Amino acid sequence: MDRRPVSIKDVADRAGVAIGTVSNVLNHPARVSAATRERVQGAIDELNFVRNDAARQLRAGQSRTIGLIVLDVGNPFFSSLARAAEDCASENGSTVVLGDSGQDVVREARYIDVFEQQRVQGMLISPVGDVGPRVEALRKRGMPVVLVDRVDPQRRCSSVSVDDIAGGYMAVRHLLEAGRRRIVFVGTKADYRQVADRLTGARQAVEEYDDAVLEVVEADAMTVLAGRDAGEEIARRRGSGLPDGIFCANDLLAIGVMQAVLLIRGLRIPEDLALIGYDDIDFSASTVVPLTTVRKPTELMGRTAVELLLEEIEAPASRRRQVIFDPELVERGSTTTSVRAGV
Amino acid sequence: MDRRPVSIKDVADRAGVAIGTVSNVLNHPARVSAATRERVQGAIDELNFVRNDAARQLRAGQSRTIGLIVLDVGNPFFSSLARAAEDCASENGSTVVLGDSGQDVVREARYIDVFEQQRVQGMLISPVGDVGPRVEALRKRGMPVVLVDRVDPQRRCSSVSVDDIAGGYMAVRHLLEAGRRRIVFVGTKADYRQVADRLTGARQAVEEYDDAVLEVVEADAMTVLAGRDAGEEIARRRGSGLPDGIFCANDLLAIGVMQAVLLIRGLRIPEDLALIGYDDIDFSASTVVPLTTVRKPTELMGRTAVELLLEEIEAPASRRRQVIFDPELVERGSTTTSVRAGV
DNA sequence: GCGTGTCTTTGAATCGTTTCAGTGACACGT
DNA sequence: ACGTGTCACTGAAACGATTCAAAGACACGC
Repeated sequence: MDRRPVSIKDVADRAGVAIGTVSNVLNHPARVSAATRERVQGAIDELNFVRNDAARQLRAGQSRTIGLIVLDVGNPFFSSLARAAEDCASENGSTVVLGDSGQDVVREARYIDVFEQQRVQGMLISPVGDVGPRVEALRKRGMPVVLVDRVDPQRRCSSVSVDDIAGGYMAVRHLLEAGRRRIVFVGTKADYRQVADRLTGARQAVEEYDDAVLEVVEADAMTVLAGRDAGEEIARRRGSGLPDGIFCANDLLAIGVMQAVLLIRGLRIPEDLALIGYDDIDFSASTVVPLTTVRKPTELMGRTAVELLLEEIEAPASRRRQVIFDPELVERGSTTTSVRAGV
Repeated sequence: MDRRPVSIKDVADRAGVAIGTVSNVLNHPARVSAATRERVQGAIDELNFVRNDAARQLRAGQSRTIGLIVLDVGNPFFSSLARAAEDCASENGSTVVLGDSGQDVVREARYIDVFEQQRVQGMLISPVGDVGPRVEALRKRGMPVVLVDRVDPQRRCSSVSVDDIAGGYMAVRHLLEAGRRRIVFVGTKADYRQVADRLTGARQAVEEYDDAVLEVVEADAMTVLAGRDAGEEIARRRGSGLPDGIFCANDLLAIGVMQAVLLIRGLRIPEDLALIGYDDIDFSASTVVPLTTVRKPTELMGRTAVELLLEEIEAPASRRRQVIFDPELVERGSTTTSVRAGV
């Protein structure tokens, strides 16, 4: 019904005080006497006053908002990272607004522009492709930026990321400790750095055991279907050609491999063949044999990203930090018969 | 390096014009001569001027931003709806900012407050629990609101939603047309309206066939595990107790049923047993036998929601509209041997 | 009665933009 | 030469909040 929104002046008139007093009630209640405070609060309630953030921000010169740009909100990694970031920000009196670039440089650029015009306190960006020029331009204008899931090669801004070499090492080490020696790594041609890192880690683990061998089976894509193709080929093997442990570069591949191995040849998992994936997607706990996998510490990454950003906002001259987390092993039934807890 | 951000005044000084002229270059380029326009543009580029959205908004009284609050960004339904909404909004010169309530009333309230303080043009809300009071308060202050995936019982605001009764009908009708007559519906006790609606639709379809029967099997939850339990019970049946078609209230249940049916008894899908789910989650195309399912027209819903909102923004007095979409059937291998296209 | 200090309240300046009435400049027709 | 119109540009008001110096009220001690 109200045609134009209620301003602080309307509240002041209603309560019979100066606008400065209303502002004090909102921002420094202690400075105002109890009687006045109540009267002003009453006027605010009666009029349904909602503070105009644009005006506040204009005057204050800074907002209480953090921009977060992710590659894909549909990806559980990013959605739970976003949630953790929101929690951490709200504990610090800020709000996170989310932009989904959908791996599209144009959309990414649009969100960066919008956030900059909105004068967000800072941005958390999981960048598409080349980070360099765009982020540098932002930094030149004094906008704090923290990279997520990617490191700035030039160390110009702080970042949080995961050590995939360590992850690959953990996965294969786990297979080896379970007594497996004929290990297969299933992954795409190492076009992604992440796949390459996981393989590197796998190699390091195998080298620690004299009697262990690692074979690489190439998949066409990082999908269930590609995993099933790879799995079928492997499942058909006889004798010593058949591995006793498989490490897949992600969970989708592992699920495909599991489907093939169980159905084509009726092998038992983990007795005949131990299987481990990577990422811990939602579905991995619900496969026929629950999938052991390696998980990024998502919540921790989200919180840390916000903390690094707030640090930089408060002390713009402080040194940039590259925080690299180790992933964690999630043991389920596909590698061990006795699992601690099935989720 | 720059300590305080560049303002329109700095640009004006640099270009040797009045600030009004700079504003015209930005907002009404046609009013400015080509020579001046270039000079101003040059100054903008040299100084890296970025427009202050707070000041613009304060003066203009309205932003170019739409707030979208979803129950769970991790849910593919919402993430693709969000993407469609963003696309539609950007075609109309607006930007969508996303808030994730995580099914939490407190977080939902916080986002509503933040968005209202930011004076967004309007909000799209997929509400947690009771819509009434909160939305009514918003509307009283003149804030346009469109509900997503839920109808306002009092028809106070526009909404986009899906007809789950029609969806349930389509699913079972599809089974019946494939010659199945002993149908089982797997779902939770009808606490969710959505589950109840799907069952209602299923009943309607069965009633059209004299020789068809519908049995309801209750699951403990809408999860893969609960589906597996239900599936095991069903798979152990002999003779006429064994259905030839199963409709699950969502895809997770269907996946669990599939796991049980294939492994426990080694039944063939779809020959012995046709199976259909609901939602078309990502994984449904990658199950051992690709899952036939029912999908909400997500993109259409996102675009329509934005259109309804823009309509209301432009004509606040216009009539509210409840748009209800029919879902669509996605045929895959779990119901028919010859599938058009396997995704 | 007067200076001092504390507590509350006031009112004006300010942030960076948009908008709009007004000022020149210049061309054109009469 | 003069009115009329068009076009490009100017300068100040306005948006709604925060902030801060200053004023007012009051009590207290001397």
